[in-house]
Amino acid sequence: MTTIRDVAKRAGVSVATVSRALNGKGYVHEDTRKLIDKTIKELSYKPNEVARSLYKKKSRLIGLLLPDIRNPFFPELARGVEDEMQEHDFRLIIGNADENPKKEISYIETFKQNNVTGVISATNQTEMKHFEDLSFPVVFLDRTSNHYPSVYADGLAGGKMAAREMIRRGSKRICLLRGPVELKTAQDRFKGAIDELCNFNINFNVMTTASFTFADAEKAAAELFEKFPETDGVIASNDLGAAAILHEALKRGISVPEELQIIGYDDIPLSRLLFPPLSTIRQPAYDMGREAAKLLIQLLDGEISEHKNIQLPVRFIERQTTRKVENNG
Amino acid sequence: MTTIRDVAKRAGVSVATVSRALNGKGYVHEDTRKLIDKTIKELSYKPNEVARSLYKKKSRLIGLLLPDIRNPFFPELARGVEDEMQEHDFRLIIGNADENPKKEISYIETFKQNNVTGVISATNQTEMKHFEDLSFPVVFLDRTSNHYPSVYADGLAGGKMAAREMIRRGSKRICLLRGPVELKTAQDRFKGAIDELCNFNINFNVMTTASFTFADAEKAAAELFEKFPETDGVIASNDLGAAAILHEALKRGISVPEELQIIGYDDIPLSRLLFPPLSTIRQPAYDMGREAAKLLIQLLDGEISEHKNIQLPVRFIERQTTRKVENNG
DNA sequence: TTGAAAGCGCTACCAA
DNA sequence: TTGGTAGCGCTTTCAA
Repeated sequence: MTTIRDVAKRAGVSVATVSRALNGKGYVHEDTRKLIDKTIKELSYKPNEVARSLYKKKSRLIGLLLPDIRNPFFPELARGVEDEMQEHDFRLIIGNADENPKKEISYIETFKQNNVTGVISATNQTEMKHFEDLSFPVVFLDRTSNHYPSVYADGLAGGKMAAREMIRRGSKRICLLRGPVELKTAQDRFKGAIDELCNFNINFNVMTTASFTFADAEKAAAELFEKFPETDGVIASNDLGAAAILHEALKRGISVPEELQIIGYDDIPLSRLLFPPLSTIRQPAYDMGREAAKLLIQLLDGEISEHKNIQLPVRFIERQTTRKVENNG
Repeated sequence: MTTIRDVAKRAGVSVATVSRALNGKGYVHEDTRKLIDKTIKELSYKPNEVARSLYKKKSRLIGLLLPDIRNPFFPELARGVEDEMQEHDFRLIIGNADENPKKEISYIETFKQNNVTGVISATNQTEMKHFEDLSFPVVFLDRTSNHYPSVYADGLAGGKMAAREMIRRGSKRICLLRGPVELKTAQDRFKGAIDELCNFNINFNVMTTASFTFADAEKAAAELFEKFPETDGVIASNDLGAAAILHEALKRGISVPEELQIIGYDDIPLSRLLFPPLSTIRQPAYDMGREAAKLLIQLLDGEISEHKNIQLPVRFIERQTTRKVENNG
């Protein structure tokens, strides 16, 4: 292993000078700098980040906390965060909390112990107190917050949008899939849809799903058709749920979108691979990830003092689980 | 921030003693140990992993290199690794190489610089030389290797199995989706299928997909039906590809499985949500992840000296993109 | 059974 | 413009 001392010795200078050259701060004579650069190349020296981190109490590591890596929405988010961070020379420790507060807390501990420079959290289970008194900034992603900077999509508008498109396309007996009650984002879109449905005096039923996992989605889908067989439109809480509904409908010989319209939420990559391809409310997951990363970096650079919340717009992606309408207004 | 010195001072002992108590090595009087434990609790002291890592040149961090976090197969793998590692008190740095050798190398660098204890790599793009001369053990996952320990599923058998089931169910004009040529695992299953097809003297065509991404899968699907419209059976290189084929077939009004049978590969969670649910060759992704983690831990504990390769079995999951057969033999 | 002290590789202060 | 050195928090000799 090559250390800064090896470089110093070989270049015939002190470690202090090498360090200055390395970090581009403090005076270093042009010639000395060149010599040092050359030596570093020859030795293919790479500074030890652990030693740096010990001294500075900051690493080039960012913690990313995800609620469930198996839900395709989150890898998308992660990619956005990763790409932006990469450009700023930060690396990610991804913690998969698995919707389990214990795991989540243990990851926060890991982040602390490894001197991460900042954390982005997309989890929702944990009490806020675990995020207090941290020595690094935290940005919440896919989650609103009054006390912390956050990046999220406009759930209320998304819910309204889904309801409106459903109504415009003629569904009368609508069923709403309600996501986990503890999930603020899920409840926002749910409320948005209800608002709109009420405005239009449309009847609706509600099915609550316990979680956003594949298994719960399937269960809810089967139940829905038992409980509310007259349903002619489903507004799902996410695309996984919508996929399960679509699956169940086709299995029961219900034609989509003729007899039953379905609108999903998220627009995960698989949605267009379904058949018929899923109409859905698109959340810009990748962009949300990138924005969260940008926000964190601004925080680190001290460019922002207050708690900034960034709300990104959602939009309706018309595919084929909804019927066509002539007029676009 | 509480340090070991704070604990020592408060307990009225030296840092050396606290350290010994902490690590359970060397002599510490029972009473002293109790006192120290109590003090640690009172101060809720947590050792600084960075300082430890600097001295020992080893952290509690494991690097996990993934080729594409958006392909649902890999999060599944990751979960297996994560769960096993968690139980042994290791944490994961997940690097998403994005099928890009540059990124991959940069992550390997990050792993080195952060003193990871070991690395599990599920990537395939990079020349082996980047994995040589590393100061920590590397286990390959979803990839065979002669020179490194590895965990993978039996691709040859999987390919054969897919072909056999296809033949038994009466498809005569089969088209094989061939995954990326540089991917050994993809080629194994491909070869397995061809072997079997040849044994049975069945004709087949081949479509090569450039990558395992959603976009390439869609492109290949569209092309397949243009080039080989007479196809009555598709053996896909993975479930994403199979989903794209299924989608395209239904779009063209081809009935599945009556006119066209499809067999996927992987058994990712979404496969059963498709309609009709996808028949596929299941790779035990989660278990593969766990096995790789176990293998790495054994390596770290010095329990294994040689290069051990673990091959896991695959199996046919009969769902509804294949026709029923009476006899099971 | 305990403690003093060296040192892991680096940065930053201060003096030269 | 450069170098000596203290110190980041920890572990591990070695001596007491």
